[in-house]
Amino acid sequence: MVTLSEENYLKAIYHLGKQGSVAVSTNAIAEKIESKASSVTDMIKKLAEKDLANYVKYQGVTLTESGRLAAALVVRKHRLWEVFLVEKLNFTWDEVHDVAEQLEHIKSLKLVNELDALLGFPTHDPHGDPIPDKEGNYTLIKSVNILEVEPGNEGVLAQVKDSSDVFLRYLDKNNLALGDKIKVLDFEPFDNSLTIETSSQKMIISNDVAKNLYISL
Amino acid sequence: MVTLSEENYLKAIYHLGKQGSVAVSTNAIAEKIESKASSVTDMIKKLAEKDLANYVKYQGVTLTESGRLAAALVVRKHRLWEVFLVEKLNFTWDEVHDVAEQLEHIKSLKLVNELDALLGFPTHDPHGDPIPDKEGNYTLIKSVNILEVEPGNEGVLAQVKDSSDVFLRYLDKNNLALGDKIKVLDFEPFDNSLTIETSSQKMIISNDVAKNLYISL
DNA sequence: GAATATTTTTAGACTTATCTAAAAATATTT
DNA sequence: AAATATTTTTAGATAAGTCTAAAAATATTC
Ligand SMILES: [Mn+2]
Ligand SMILES: [Mn+2]
Ligand SMILES: [Mn+2]
Ligand SMILES: [Mn+2]
Repeated sequence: MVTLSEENYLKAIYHLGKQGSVAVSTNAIAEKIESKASSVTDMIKKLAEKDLANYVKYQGVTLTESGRLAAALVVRKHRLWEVFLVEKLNFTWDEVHDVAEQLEHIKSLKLVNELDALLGFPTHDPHGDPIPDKEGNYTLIKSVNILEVEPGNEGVLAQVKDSSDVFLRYLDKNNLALGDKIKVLDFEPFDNSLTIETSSQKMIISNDVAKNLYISL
Repeated sequence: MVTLSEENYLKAIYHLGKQGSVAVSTNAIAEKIESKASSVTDMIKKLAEKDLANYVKYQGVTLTESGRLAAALVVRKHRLWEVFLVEKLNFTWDEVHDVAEQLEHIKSLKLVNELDALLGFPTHDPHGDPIPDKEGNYTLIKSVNILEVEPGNEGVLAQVKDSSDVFLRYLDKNNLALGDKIKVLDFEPFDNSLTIETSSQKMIISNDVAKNLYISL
């Protein structure tokens, strides 16, 4: 049995070290999970004890195969619930994350898989993040950060990296949504901002905003 | 903030003392919740501290108005989730209870009320139990235990009191479902069993089974 | 109504998950 | 390579929720 708290740590390691394959530092986990390094050390030991993590003192932590699968299942549930909330319960994309944080810990394989079917086996959540399948696999859609796009080129907004409600409401306010066609017009070296053009407008976005926008070409 | 554990105690008191208005004993709660009397005493004190329960040492416990509302909300969520699992996710009525035990603790008023709407504002769960509204109110359908029906009379199976999977699968196996028309033919004093007749069959049910069947006339 | 049985509460211990402060190990700078 | 800074671990404390065993209160029986 994996506790709620253990699931949160597994998820953090999974997200910080590309599916848990790259060693993640104690401090990085503490920051992600908003706890203290000492708490992280304790929990990592417990995960290692349960064969969910590989841990060498002072060397950081990776996930074992069963840890990776457990983490992927949590992520799968999180993202499926987010789709459910938007598609079936009229939530907006900035309202779903906190509720999904709770729902991702519900234990019932039948529930997850029936939910998946009800939603028509979606491949991405409302923020453009991929939904792992039962085996924890997903196919990456090739998307690049908008800052790496040469001025003059265009693509489709495929993913937003920050899922906080403030950021998502900023996008709503400025009529930017997943699927929108975006053309990069100009990069401004002074403040690293970007001028972009959508079908409805031309606008300047700050570097902080641009860092979180990923487009597929 | 009401914790998961507090919610479970509130629900137990609510169920044991008709919506928490009748004083419930420490031992009764302990048995319902499968814990020990000493644990119950501790928790009751905490509920009283938070003004969710009225507690007088050695005199049992009732719910305050806010306690009653909190308990009713948990019951509302439990039963709405059960309807969801059956209606939308192909669960059978014997599979829903344990998952609903988890889902009932998810905190989001929007979620509950949107779920209610998605399901078409159901009034009863898959076991015939009434679903409280936002204010914690529900209208009782008049149903009586089948043992109190005079032989010769008939009614419709409206509610089953035991929601355990073993009991529900017994009913499935014997083709008894909510909504079925049942006629009481004979009461057998030797073992307090009952002979009943449905549209498809005549059968004898034990007293243990009969105690859990409620019909509306 | 006194003796006995049952229920309830208290006292103290344990587990999980967290924290602060100090010690130990590793990394960085000079 | 020493000195210094940073990161990580350990040690000990705390809070929530639970338990066992003993004490206190209430209920039942004779
Ligand atoms: Mn999310
Ligand atoms: Mn979580
Ligand atoms: Mn139930
Ligand atoms: Mn519960």
